[in-house]
Amino acid sequence: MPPPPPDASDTPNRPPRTMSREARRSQIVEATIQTLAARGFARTTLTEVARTAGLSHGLVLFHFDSKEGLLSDTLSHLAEEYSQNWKAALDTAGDDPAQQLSALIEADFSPAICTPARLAAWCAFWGEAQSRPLYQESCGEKDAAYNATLETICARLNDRGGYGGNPVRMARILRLTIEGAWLDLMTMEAPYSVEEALATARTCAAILFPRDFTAPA
Amino acid sequence: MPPPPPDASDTPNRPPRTMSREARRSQIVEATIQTLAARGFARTTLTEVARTAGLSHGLVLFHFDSKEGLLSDTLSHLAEEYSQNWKAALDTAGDDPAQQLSALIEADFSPAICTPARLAAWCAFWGEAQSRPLYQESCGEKDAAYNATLETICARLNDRGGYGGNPVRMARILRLTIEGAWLDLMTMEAPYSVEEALATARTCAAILFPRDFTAPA
Amino acid sequence: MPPPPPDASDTPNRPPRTMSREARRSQIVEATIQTLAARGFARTTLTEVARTAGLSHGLVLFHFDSKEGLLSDTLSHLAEEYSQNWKAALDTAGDDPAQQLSALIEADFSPAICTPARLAAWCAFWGEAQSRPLYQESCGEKDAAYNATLETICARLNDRGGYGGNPVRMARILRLTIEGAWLDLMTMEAPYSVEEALATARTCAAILFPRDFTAPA
Amino acid sequence: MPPPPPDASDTPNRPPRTMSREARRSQIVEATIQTLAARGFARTTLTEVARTAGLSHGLVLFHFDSKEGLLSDTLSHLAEEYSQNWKAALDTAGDDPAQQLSALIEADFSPAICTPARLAAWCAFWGEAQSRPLYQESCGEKDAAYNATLETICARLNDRGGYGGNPVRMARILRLTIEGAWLDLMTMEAPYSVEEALATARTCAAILFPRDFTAPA
DNA sequence: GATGAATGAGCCTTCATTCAT
DNA sequence: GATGAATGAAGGCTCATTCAT
Repeated sequence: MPPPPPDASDTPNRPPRTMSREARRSQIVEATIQTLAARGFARTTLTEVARTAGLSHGLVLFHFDSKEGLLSDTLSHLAEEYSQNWKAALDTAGDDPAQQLSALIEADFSPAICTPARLAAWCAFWGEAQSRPLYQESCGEKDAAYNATLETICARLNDRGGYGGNPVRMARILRLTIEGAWLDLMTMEAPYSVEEALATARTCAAILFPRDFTAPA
Repeated sequence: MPPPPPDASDTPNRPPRTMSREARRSQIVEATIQTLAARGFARTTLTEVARTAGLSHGLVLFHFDSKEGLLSDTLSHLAEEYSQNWKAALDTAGDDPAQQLSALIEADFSPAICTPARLAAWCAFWGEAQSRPLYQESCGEKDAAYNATLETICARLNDRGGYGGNPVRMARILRLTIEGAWLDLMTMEAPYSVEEALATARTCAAILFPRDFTAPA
Repeated sequence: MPPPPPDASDTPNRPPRTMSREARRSQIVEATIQTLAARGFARTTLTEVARTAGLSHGLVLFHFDSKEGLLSDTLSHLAEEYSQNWKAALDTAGDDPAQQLSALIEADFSPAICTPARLAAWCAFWGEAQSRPLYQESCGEKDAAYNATLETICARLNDRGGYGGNPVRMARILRLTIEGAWLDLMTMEAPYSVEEALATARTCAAILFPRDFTAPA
Repeated sequence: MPPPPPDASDTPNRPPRTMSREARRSQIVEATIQTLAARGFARTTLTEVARTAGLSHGLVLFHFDSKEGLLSDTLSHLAEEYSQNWKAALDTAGDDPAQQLSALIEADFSPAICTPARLAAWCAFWGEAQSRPLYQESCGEKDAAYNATLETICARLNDRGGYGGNPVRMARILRLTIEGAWLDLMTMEAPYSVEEALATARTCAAILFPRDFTAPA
């Protein structure tokens, strides 16, 4: 299930007995995400991570020194992945703020990011007070950059479209709708589809900026 | 730690040695909320709950047969409290859907509900919701009732105000904005105030139903 | 299931709220026997004894001071009951050693003594090393008296019948066959009946003293 | 308590830090037998087993997944040891039923089997047999095989020697005398010697089959 | 007498971490 | 690099015992 590590140039089917340092770490981080998703934060153990990765118990700590280090690196990995995803989407959107916002929304629900396992892993980190300083360390800066980008886009749309709202609150409502839809997908008993989540986010954009967006059917 | 001598006149600000069953249970549930808030789900232990309540850990298990039972009852308590709060607000709002929505929003940020400890406790449960049936058991039904109420209000506002949106998505955007603001208050490094959270929710209402609500300054 | 306490002169159906000291103690001892039988020594708890007796937790310790005291008294009760049973049987047997032996054997399998619950309780005490000093205290003397009686009977039968065996070993074989049959009834997966156990003991007597006893069919 | 420095030349009479899986398991099972003997079933704790083995309690559960598993394996070990002992004795006895019976009796009191610790451990398991399926699972089949062997021998002796008894009861009397003697060695205040126990069993054989056995002095 | 709340010692078990191989 | 035995701290839970009512 986990994708092959980025720089693995070995047998594609089975992890070789010795892998490059980075490849092993990626493999273990991926196993950690799977485990967080399957068992939650509280019941994620190193033994389970190792079993999921198909590795021995001791090897995980050989690469990550401590459980806290592993979780921290896993969170950083998720944050980096998320960050690269929306930045890449932004790059392809050109200079038009409407197209930029559209690209951002779509990126947040893209199949690379909006995986059940990744959603669940994010949820696990959010819920755990213990991980809050850890979260700020790994994600604070990146979250701030995302917010700033979103607020800039909203401000530019306001300027251009003559909307009168507070761009900070407009950006916040957009972000909360997107994040909240993620949470819904995790916590509801019979959650709606990713497509419906995306449609909800687009509806939110259409309500905020009616001259630039249209609510989907 | 030994109990005071039998003829000691009880200091009033110290819990008596024996309390009624329900009073003790409430006390312990409250201590559980505090502990969840302070240490998160994963590091919430019976010993810590007992210490917070100023009781022996044995007594916690005397009143709640297991840790799982304690957490389940705590979540039910939170859910019940939340439910009663918005229903009471709704009752005082009369039949006008705009006033009803206003009351619902206000209720969700009222001082009785929107406590740091309670927010954090909810967060802790959300984070584990994926891997444990606990959350759905205690909250699934109540969450559905809240959603249904919100959707009905949105539909009535649509009918009355001539708004064209999908009431399900409008209700969802409102709910996610409210819930998300709660999450922000927990996870941000320097979160905005509860007043700003409330203003954001009201802004959301104003954007959805501009003829019935005005965005706060 | 437990027989009414010996000196209870109250309502026969339900134990009254206050009973005489001895009646309460008997009731609790009987509940202890039932519990030992149902759950074994290791899992016999005061709570379970109290529940079996239909009494509150604390009352058991009010009457017996400690768990050890309760178990000790229970064992003494069993020993006394056993002792009185075979002595009474012996009294009715007259002076003939063959009839005495016959009476002893029959007494050990009589319905008053050879109850499933009582067998299981004896087994529980035998198996528990912890209870060995306790066992000696309660039963050592009585066991010795039983042995002495049995040896005397065997010696008299030898004298009278011209058997050549060692009376100590003959008595021992008889006793072990009886005791062992009890153990069989407890530990075998599909044990034989009490009648077969009795027949086995009589067969043993017939082999030891062929001129005085005949093996049953 | 910290392990000796890495370059310390290992004292030979101290168990090495790492042993083969099977060797460790055997060591722990042996410690369990000692502990059962010393403290009985109810007070046998993993901590005590570990202390007896000179190991950490965590290691016991590393090799046996639970206390129940440890006890079950210990009982199986005892049963297997016992079974192999009498079967080996039987193999060396040739085809003569008298010599076979003699070998069986002797085997049951051989120094390898009739150890104080082993007797006490058996006792502990018997005492709990009632309330746990543990015993039947581990020993039911092996006990049945022993019984069948003994009954066959008795039947062959009857055929050959013209004895008229019921071979099932004769085998039972023999077995109960042997087992009962074991119990005596455990429960009596001043028990007789193993030699006297063996003599008693032989006396029993001599009484059952007087033409093939002679009672010892 | 009787009840049941309350305590705390001690149990089994989990699990992060260390370390010899 | 990699494995897995070994350790020990800490957690949930049971239960004998105490004690206020």
